[in-house]
Amino acid sequence: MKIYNTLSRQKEEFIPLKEGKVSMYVCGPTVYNLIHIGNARPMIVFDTVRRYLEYKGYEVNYVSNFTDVDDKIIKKAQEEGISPQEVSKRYIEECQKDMSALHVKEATSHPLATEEIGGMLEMIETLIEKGFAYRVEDGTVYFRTRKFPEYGKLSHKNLDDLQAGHREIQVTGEQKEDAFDFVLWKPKKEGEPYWESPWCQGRPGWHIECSVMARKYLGDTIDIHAGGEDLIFPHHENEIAQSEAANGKAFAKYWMHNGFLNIDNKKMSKSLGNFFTVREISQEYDLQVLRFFMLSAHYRSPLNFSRELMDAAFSGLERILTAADRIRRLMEAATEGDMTGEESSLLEESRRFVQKFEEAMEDDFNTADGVSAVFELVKFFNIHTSGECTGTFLESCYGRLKELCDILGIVIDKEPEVLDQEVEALIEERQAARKEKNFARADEIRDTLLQMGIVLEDTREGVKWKRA
RNA sequence: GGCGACAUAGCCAAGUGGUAAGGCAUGGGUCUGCAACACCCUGAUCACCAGUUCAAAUCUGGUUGUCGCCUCCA
Repeated sequence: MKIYNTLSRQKEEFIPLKEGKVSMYVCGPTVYNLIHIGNARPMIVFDTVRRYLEYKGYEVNYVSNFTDVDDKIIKKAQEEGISPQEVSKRYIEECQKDMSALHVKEATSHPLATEEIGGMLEMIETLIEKGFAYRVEDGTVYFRTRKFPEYGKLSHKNLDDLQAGHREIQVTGEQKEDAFDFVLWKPKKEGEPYWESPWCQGRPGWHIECSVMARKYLGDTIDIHAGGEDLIFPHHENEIAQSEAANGKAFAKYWMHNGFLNIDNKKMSKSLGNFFTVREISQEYDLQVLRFFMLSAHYRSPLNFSRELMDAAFSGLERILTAADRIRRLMEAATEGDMTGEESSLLEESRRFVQKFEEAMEDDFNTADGVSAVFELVKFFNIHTSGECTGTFLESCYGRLKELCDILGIVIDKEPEVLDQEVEALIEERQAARKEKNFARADEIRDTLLQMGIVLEDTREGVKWKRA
């Protein structure tokens, strides 16, 4: 299995630190609002990575945090006249609802920054002792960036270039020793939440939380650290500096970063007014469509979002779900007994699509190719399954399709739904009308049902219905 | 200014040396009372120029264009 490592800028063979186990840390959202569809991309992408690793038999320890102390949260709290904790609690709950609708598996641990302050104080203390950090007069503690010689190894920048190139970078932090030093701990302002520390009453800087949580839940060195590509610099660069300076060990073996989600080929931002929350999208589409849409491109490519593309994704997903539904119905009416020789060779033949799927995923999680393998499998089953097939064969087909869809986080099972008696009666009446070739009445009933949100389809195997 | 990515059919998107997967949409057909589903058929020489090679979308150089990071940000 190959993974593109941002650190080396190339695909590397994946070798876990401990055989059969994978430790993975994915930077989670700051919970000051509903998550937007850009937030959803890393969640979906890395959840899929996790699912594939689990499919391959790895035991995955998946940690993803919630940043629940931050300027934006404090601002929101002040606007609403409530406490920051109320803000973060509310949006963590809302975020979890969205994630669940996106079929993102729950993390093994999803720590909160505010519950890890002790660990942060400890790490900052260590950094100060080792000379990697210093306190200035107002109580702020900074990381001494130039003391860490490898600074820039992830983002492939060097400090002198940065300094020469960027004109505004030096504006902040008058008390810093160097423009690139970043905050580990900062003093509270009036009315802000704070914690006691040896340096001042205050709160942690943004970067330190991830270093601390990753170490606590996964150890000094982890297999995979992931997040959006915008986090490469400075966030992940700073994490590396903190963790490696404090622990004296490599922080993460593989760094994975997803590309951005754009709207009309432009970065999504509030100022451009092209900003969508996941919740908004959920009012128009099953969020599984959003997931499927995102997996139709490679995770490192930028991905454009639009209504047209969502509609296309919807149609494509329908094709898969329709095929699954069909096999399920065939299963209900199928004959008992062992599968025939012909069936078992068909099943054998279908393995090549599973193989194509796996090869795609092994190559840096090429879900776009993986999805195409699923489509090919769907076509194969559409052609080769019928009412003549044995139940054993159909079940195997269904299982094969389900297994691949599960890796993508696409749910093809449908909970059996019972129609109310009125609808049931109408369907029967329509069937009777059709038998008598009273098609006017049959169509009338179909229209009536459509208005009730029930779509009918007459298939070779009988009448099928689904919710509109 | 520094660093980086990308450019494949109407749209989305794989493919990194051997003559272009898959999906959506379009058009034609089979099936069907009709519709829907499904199936069959239908389309690109890969931004442009030059080069390397028996052979390039795939390597090299250049041109043009788009985008991202360098500032809170998935």
